[in-house]
Amino acid sequence: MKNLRRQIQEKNREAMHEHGYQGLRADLVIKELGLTKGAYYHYFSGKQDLGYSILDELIAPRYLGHWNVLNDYFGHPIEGIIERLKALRTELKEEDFQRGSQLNNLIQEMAQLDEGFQNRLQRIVEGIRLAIGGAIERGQKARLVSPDANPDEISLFVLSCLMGAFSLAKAYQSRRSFDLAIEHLINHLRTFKGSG
Amino acid sequence: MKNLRRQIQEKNREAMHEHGYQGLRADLVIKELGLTKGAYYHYFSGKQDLGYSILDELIAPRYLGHWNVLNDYFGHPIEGIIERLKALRTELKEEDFQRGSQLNNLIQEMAQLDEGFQNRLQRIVEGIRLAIGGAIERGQKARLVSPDANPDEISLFVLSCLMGAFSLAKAYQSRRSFDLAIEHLINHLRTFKGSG
DNA sequence: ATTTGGTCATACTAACCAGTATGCAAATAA
DNA sequence: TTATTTGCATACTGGTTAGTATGACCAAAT
Repeated sequence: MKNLRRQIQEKNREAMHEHGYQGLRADLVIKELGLTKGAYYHYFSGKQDLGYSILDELIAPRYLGHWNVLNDYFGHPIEGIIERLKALRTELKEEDFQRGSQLNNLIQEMAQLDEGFQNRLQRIVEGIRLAIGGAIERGQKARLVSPDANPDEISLFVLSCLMGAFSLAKAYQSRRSFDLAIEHLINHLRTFKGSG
Repeated sequence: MKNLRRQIQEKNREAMHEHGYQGLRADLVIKELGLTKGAYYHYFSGKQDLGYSILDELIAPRYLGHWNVLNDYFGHPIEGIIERLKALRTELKEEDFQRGSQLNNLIQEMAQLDEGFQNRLQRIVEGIRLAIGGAIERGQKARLVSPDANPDEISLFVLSCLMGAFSLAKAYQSRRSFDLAIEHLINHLRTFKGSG
């Protein structure tokens, strides 16, 4: 089979989602692919290199891809954000909530332990905030969003609620609390509609 | 020195806050206390037992203690919740935000990996929600809080924002984003004041 | 045809780490 | 006093883990 490097990354990303980075046993994952350490150390210089590459090539594009959809959204920017939140609810299955947000998980586990992780995680967070904040700013220019709403503050708050909702869903091992928290957030977001 | 058991728990709690449960090296922590494995395995049957006891005897009381203050609060219940949020900002130092909320950290790391952890973490979360939800309910009975506010939903939302704020502060390795998110949450909470 | 470089497998190592077995001095009980 | 339990220390074990050293196969280049 081709693209072995990518296969190794994918399988290890899944294992990282399950056990965390520190709990990841890369050589064990390799075996599940029918490979040996030769392949692993051929494509990656070590566990850290593998971890960084998974963040750069798999996780960051996935998160940024989801939120950069806002840049091509033509409806009301607030509704665009709401639509992205709702998309999460339809795309994610029960088990996804039990495992939590991979971004959130890695932040909790690695941000203070490894600078390379912290830089990458912060960059993803800022990318998402830029997408959300940008939508709000465009909404203000089009007089669709209250002018005294602070795009930076709201993007921070939205992401904050979202991550917390993932945390709680994981604590309960159930998506129910996620749905409720997001519902509340959506109602809150609609209060920013109108030109004030 | 006396109370060796508690000392072992305290030092391991700190290490767990720094490296996570999986990253915790209990025997190494013991050495830093000038002890050996004899003491460790005398007081605890193993790493899991130690972890559970830290949750039960140190972490849960700390979190529940903070929020159960609401039960003895005599002012406006919403302001009571806000006061508890502000107390976090004054009590916690920059390094606390860099390490994140220990509750949040453990949820992300352990909730889906160990049922004992999950049960304990969920119980803490529910305890906090009970304290917040109870305050709101009392506020409604005293006609100080809008009657169509759902105590269960709001307690969920508050905790959600709070945990997310910790996550983001950890991602940025800075308390600034925490302060901003909590500020926004406080403003949102005040909208529930009044009997509607 | 020979060399070279890319792609892996096999086998080994050194460190680590949770846990156990044993011992022993001091406190407590009989 | 003697016996027993408590509170640790010391030394060992077995399994795991990240990483290395080496070599074989194959395709492309020379």
